[in-house]
Amino acid sequence: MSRYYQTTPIYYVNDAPHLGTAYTTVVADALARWRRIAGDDVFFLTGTDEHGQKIDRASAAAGLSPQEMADRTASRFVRAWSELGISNDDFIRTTEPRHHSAVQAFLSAVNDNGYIEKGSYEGLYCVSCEDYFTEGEAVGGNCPIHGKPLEWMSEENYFFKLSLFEQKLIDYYEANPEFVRPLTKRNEALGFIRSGLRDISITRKAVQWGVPVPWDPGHVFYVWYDALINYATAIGYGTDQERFGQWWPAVHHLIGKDIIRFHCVWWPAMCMAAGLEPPHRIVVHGWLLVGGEKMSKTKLNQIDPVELAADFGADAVRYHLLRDVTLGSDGDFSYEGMVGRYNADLANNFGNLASRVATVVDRKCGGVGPAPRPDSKLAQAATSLASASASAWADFAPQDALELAWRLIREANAELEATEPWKMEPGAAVDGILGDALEVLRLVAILVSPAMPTACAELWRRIGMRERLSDQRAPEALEWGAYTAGAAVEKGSALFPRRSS
RNA sequence: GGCGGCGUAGCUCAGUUGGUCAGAGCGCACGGCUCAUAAUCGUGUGGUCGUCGGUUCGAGUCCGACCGCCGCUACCA
Repeated sequence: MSRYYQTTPIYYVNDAPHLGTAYTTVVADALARWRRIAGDDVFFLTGTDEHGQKIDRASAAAGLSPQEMADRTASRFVRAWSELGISNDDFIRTTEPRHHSAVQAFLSAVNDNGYIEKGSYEGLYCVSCEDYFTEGEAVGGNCPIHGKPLEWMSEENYFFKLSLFEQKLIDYYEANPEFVRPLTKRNEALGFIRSGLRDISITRKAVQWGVPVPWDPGHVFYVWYDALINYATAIGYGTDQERFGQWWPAVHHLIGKDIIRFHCVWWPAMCMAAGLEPPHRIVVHGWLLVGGEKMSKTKLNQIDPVELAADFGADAVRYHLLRDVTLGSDGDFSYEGMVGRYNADLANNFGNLASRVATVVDRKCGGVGPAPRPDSKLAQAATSLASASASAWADFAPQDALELAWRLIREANAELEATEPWKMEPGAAVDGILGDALEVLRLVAILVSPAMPTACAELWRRIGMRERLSDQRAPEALEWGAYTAGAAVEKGSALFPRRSS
């Protein structure tokens, strides 16, 4: 059994979850769910990033302590993921004691290895913002927020000697072509590394809301350095090295394209500096756009995933995100697209197939599911499509995995049209046809369950499967013929009621 | 400016190393069916594969130029 450790970024608690963060989390969840089916020992982590100046200020403005503010927002994430059926094994928060311990242990190791040195950070500083800006951000030498002149300031802090890892990173990338996916993002990260790496400051003195530097308590770690280490914390870094060793480096990070540098450059270098293997794989996804634009508070185009799930059902939202966004590319969300996909794929194809099969089984087979035929016309297509779908899941291509499952659904619908069992007298011929159709539903339920766990479990129950869907293991469970005949088939209400709008 | 990517049917997109590669789904049109959630099945519509050259027996598929769009070019998470 191999181990598979799936992570999402930890979400910053300055904002409630929106459809963009939900997209990331749903994709990670589906990937993790597939790996469980594939028989891997899976650990799936998500959580929240709670330190830093922004939280410090926002909480003060709201009349709360930073911790109160973090508690409040973190609970919204927990609830949202619950509503969306996210199967995370742990939820890490960077303000937890275990994380403070891990950060201090991790960076002490980096320090002991000689990769941290004291220096001074210099840059353009806005007194009103109490923050630094790059020259690119400055507008005519003025603060882009306040419009006031920026001052050249310097601050004593600690630097991570990132520059020493330039060649090591290049070597690692070249030795592991699949390290970052898709390829274009890998090239982007590698190009950045090749252009030359500078040391980076990793502590802040002006900010107090963070993890103190163990050897110099007047400083706290810069929030990004603290945040990345969550991936190590959750599997026992610094507290349970044996457990850590079981899961590291079998980690698969799913991230958005906006945080490539932190994950694809800083983080592997940090791991090397701490004496660890770099992460096994980083999968980069694009942005979920609305009307072609990025979701943002100011554009008022943010979509609440909890509301959307309340409207369409969590499974349908998950399906749409996984099916209509090519992992790695930007996707565009629209209400019309959501409805269109729902009706076409879920109500008309999938749900209706389940419905018509159940009805004919009821009329022609006394409501008892018959056995599929080993030599069914559908067997060959089912075997190859199921196999291809499984491969797509394993290859981080949910959109392909689902498309292939739907091809199987279409095959089954077409076969029913061709044979018209509803016109036949009860008997072996009808039994065979419907046994085949039920077998297709069984296979589809497995293949689609990472995307729609609740609906697939319900279908699984309705067709009379006795074992639990969650206990199915690919590839054995995807072999043709495992439908357990003789059980009552239940029609039930529509799995996905068709929508008019 | 530098590096990288993209531009294929109305829409969303597939198209390994050049030779059934001109495709899928949706949409639309026509026909069949009526078991099913007015669902389904079949047939068809539809593209000079961004433009112009080049290499080749043969190019969405390689090379060059050009047009249009986009990403990255570091310490905001």
